[in-house]
Amino acid sequence: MPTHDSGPHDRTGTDPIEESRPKDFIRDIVAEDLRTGKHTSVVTRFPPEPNGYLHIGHAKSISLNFGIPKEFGGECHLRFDDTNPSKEEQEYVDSIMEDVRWLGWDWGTHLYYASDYFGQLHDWAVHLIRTGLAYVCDLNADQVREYRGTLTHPGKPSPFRDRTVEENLDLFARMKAGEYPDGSRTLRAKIDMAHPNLNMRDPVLYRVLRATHHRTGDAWCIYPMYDYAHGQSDAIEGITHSVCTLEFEDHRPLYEWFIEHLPVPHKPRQLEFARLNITYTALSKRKLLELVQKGYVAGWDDPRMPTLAGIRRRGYTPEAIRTFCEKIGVAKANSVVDLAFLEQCLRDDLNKRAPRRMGVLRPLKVVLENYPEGQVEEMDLVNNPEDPAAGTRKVPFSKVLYVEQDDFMEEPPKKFFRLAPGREVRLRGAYFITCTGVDKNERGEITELRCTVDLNTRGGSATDGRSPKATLHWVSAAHAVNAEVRLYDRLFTKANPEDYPEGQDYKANLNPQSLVTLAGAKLEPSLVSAQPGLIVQFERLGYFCADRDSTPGRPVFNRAVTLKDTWAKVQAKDKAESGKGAGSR
RNA sequence: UGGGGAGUAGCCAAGUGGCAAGGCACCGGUCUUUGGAACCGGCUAUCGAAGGUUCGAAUCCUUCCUCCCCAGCCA
Repeated sequence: MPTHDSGPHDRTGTDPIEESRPKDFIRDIVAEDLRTGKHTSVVTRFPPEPNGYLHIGHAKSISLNFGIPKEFGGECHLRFDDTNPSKEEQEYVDSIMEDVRWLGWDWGTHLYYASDYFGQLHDWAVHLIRTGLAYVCDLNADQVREYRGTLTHPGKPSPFRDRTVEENLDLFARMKAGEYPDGSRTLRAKIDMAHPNLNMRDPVLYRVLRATHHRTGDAWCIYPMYDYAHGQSDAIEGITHSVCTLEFEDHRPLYEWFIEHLPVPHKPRQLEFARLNITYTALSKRKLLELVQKGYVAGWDDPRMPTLAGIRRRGYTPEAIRTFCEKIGVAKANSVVDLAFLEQCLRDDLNKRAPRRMGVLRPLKVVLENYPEGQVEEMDLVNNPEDPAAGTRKVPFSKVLYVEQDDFMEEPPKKFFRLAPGREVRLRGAYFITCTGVDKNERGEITELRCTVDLNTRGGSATDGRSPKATLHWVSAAHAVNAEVRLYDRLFTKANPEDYPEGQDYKANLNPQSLVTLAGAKLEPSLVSAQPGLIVQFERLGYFCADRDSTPGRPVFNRAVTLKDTWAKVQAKDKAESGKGAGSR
C-alpha cells in the first residue's frame, strides 16, 4: 500500500491517527525509503538471544520493530540469535515467544533461528576463504588479544595471516570435522590489523566450541560469531531495516563489509537507537541473571523484576507497556526514563478498565453501636466510576466492620480529615459514621473503634446536604475474605543502582522493603475466588493483581502500583520540614 | 593521546534557518461518594560553550567542553 506518490505521511494534519502516530528518526528513514521507492514494503526483525528472559528494555525494541511494519506496511520476523550454544536454552526461547505474544504482537509465519542458517553461513565462510578474505588462525585467545593492539596502537598481523587458500580450506574443513580442540583455532576475516575501529582488526568469524546446541544438537563443533551471523541472517530474510542498539554502531562497518564481500541476495541497512534505562531499575542480562541465580528475587517472574514475566505477574498490562514504549520516544541520546512515567502509564490504563473493589490491608475493627445485631444489608457499589457500563455489585454491610488502620488517628494533625474521635466520615456506598470511642489493650494499642451510624445516609449521601471530607473503604467483618497481600516497591533504593559505595556493587542498593507481605488483609466477598491474573483497583489504595499463589478461599494479591496519594505527599513534606527545623536548631 | 556516538526544563522528547510542541515529575486551583480520576493554571529553557555566516540560527560553519560505547574465540 505504501507505494503511491504522496507516501504514507503526506496526509492532512487533521487526521487524528496521523497525529497520534509515533515519530522518530528511524520512522523518518523508513518513510523516506518508501517514498523514494528504495523499498516497497518494510521488513524488520526482533532478534533476541535466548539466554535470558525478555525485559521492559526489550519491549522498546519490540515496539519499534513490530510497530514500524504495522504502521508502514510490511512484516517483522522473530529471529532467535542462537549462535552461542553455551549460554542458550529452550526455556528462554519459550518464554520469549510467550512474552512477545503477550505484548500483542504476531510474527505470523516468520519465526526463524540464526541456527537455520548455519549451513549457508558456513558456505559463505568458504567463499571468503576462496576469495582470500578469510584465514584460519592458530593463535589462542590471549595471543589474539595481544596481536589486536589497543585503542591507541595498531595491531600486528597474525603469523598465520598469509596461509594459502588451499591450506585455509583444508584447515577450516578440519575445524568443522572436529579435529582440533575448543579454542585452538579460529577462522578470521582478513581486513586490516591497523584499522582504527577494533572491530575491523581481523575479527573472528568462527570458533571451535563443543557444546550441545538447543536446536542443532551436536551437529556442529564450530559456531559463527554474532558479527558474522547477524547481517547475513538479515540478508537471507530480506530485512530492509535492521534496528539495533547504540553499542553496535561500531560494528556497522563490519556488518557492511560482510554484505559487500559476500554474494548475498539482499542488502539490509543497520540503524541504531539508544537502549532504554529506567530509574531504580537494573536492565542488564548479567544483573538480572545474578539476581535470579543467587536468590535475591524469587525467579525470573518475581513481580519486582523488570522482566516482562515479572511485571506481568505484578499486574502490568500489555497496553500500558505498549503505550509507555510509544511515549518515551526513540532517539540516539543515552537517557534514563523516570520509573514514575512507567507507573503512570499503568494507572492511566487501569483507571479506565479495572473494576473497583474494597480491600482492607491493615484491618482496624469498627463496631457500629446503634446498628442492629445480626442485620445484613446488601449495598450497591459502583464497579467503575470511569465506566458506567461496568455496572454495580452488592456488598454486604453489617454491625462489625474493618477499616484501614491508616484511616484513623486519635489525635489527628490539621490536614488529616479521615476518622478521629467525634468526627464523621462516609463509608463508601454505605453510611456516614461518627467515632464515639476508642478501645485499647493493656499496652495502649487501639483494638477497636466504637462508632454510631446515621441510618438516614444510606448509600452515602445525606438528605440535609452535609458531606464529610473523607470517604473510607470498608469490609464487613462477618463476610470478609482473608487474604495475603504483597506490597511491592522499587527493587533498588537508588535512582541509579550503579551508584554504590566503594568496594561494593549494585546489590548494595537492593531495597530491603521491596516486598512487604501482609498476611491478614480483609477483602470484600466478591474476591473470594479471584482468578490469577485478575486485576482490580482496591479503592483508595492502588491496583492489585491476583497471584498464581492464590488458593481456594484465600486469594493472594500483588500490588502493581499505588494510586497517587496526596495525603502521603503532605505527610512526607511535613516530616521533611519538621526534620529540617529540628536540624537547624 | 585511536575510532564511533550524543548534548533542547528535574526526566523523556518534538523541532531540519523565521517568534522553542507534548508528556512525566513538581507547585497551585476547580470539581469530586476514591486525598483517585477529570479540568484549569504555573513550572517563565541564556537550546553544552565561544566565535562566525545571515535581515533572522536550537537548526549552517569553526573551535572548544562534557558524557556514553569499543581492546570476548559474548550478543
